[in-house]
Amino acid sequence: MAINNTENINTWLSHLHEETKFSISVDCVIFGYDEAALKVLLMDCNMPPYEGKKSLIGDLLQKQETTDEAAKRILENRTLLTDLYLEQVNVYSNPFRHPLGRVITLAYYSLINIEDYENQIVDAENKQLEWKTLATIDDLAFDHLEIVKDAYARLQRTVREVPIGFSMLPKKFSLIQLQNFYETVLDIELDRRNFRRKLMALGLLIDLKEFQDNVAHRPAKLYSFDFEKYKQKKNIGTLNFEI
Amino acid sequence: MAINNTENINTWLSHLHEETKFSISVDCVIFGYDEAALKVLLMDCNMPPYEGKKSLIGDLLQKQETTDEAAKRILENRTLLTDLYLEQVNVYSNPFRHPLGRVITLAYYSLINIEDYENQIVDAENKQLEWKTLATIDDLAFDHLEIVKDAYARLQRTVREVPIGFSMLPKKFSLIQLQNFYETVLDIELDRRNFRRKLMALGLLIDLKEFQDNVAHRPAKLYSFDFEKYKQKKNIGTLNFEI
DNA sequence: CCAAAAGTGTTGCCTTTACACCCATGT
DNA sequence: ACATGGGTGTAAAGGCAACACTTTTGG
Repeated sequence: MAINNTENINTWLSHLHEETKFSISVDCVIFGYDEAALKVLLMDCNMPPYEGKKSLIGDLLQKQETTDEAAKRILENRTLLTDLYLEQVNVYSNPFRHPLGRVITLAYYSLINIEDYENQIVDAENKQLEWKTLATIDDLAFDHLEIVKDAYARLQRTVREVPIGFSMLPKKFSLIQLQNFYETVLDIELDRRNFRRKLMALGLLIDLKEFQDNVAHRPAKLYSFDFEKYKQKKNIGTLNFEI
Repeated sequence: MAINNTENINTWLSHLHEETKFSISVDCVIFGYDEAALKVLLMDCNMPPYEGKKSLIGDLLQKQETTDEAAKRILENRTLLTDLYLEQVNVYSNPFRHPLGRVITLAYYSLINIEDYENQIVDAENKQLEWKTLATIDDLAFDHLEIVKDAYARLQRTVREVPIGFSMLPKKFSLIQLQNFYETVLDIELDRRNFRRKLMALGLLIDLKEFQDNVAHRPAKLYSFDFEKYKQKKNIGTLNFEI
């Protein structure tokens, strides 16, 4: 057996062949959280053989854009929100994954605040889109169920190490809301006192000196996350954000 | 501003356009470890304007293969080794990243045992390939330096959580070799006694009752990693592999 | 017997866990 | 006054970090 030293994309190839060009799509797993559950924004698929199923929100990569730009474009078109958190998940390249022919997809996941979304979206024609509770998603068009599972696994890993969860929470939140959020996303139970101690010890929550209003119980203190301080600490290397 | 409900890859699109097809390459960051340093297998690039620089090992995605298959093919062609550890890193899609035109690349990283590689490769024509110590890599063709950095970051994260490091070590190793490996890859110092205690407590090392030979000091005990037991423990959920 | 690297235990500290009662508000 | 959920402290256990001397081999 010999080493293959024939033409190669990184060394000698003189031109690109049309036969080895592929359609590329970018699919976004858009996560939202609404006090009760972790949800994913899905749309109706009417492409045979997947009529009636839900699919992720995606589009073909266009000629002069990067995949990050494509993901941003898709998100902005569909949610009317900008500056969303965005992270690559994986490439899915089974040759038969798409009925129209070979379409290789790159999945991203994104986190949005459902409230912001609802505010933006209320007037727009948007019947196609629906928030579906992650736990109830068991069938999607294409290979999108696999993509959602992979994206969720990535989210679970990342949310413990990086304060991305705050993108899904209201700007002002109580510690109990925050705890519920982590319990839901990580699918674990947390001790209230221990959770509070840990979060306060991080020193990254701003005490807003505000309280809940019109609740039939002792109103909770509201906090916001100190992104500035987080950046500073991260740069100095003093930080261990770890839920 | 309205929601864009025009044709979409996941819902209504009727056919794929030639103008939005792209060449896709798969580039492999092949890591090896040889008792002294973490290295990457690189090849010479002679494509203008990168003549004289080193590049990753990659190739164009072919018509009927998945990206995983492409990565395997590339690795097997170049290293003559099969069953290598392989993990996706990221997609790089800057429209101007490749001088031949638009080539979108998907990077993988792979871990190989340099000894096995040397054994396979010794007779073959292989002047193009070279192991380069990671720490000395500061300039590569294309955007390959960025790719190597991203791959290394992924490796550092994964090697602490999953026992992938053993792919880079000899089948029989001493605890000190193992410690040196982690110190090198993670770029940290570890206490010898604490490291040993931790590893032994995992219960995943097989004591081979063998010793180093012909060393001018007390010979070290040799171990191998118990992959079977690891799988079992992982399936039962009893495991916390965490260096 | 010397050099060189392997091997081994103990202690203090910090982090994590477990756990139960009082507080503020609306009705 | 009661129902509801918010807020608080302490003790025990376990994990982690720091640290120095003895052992085995070849030369």
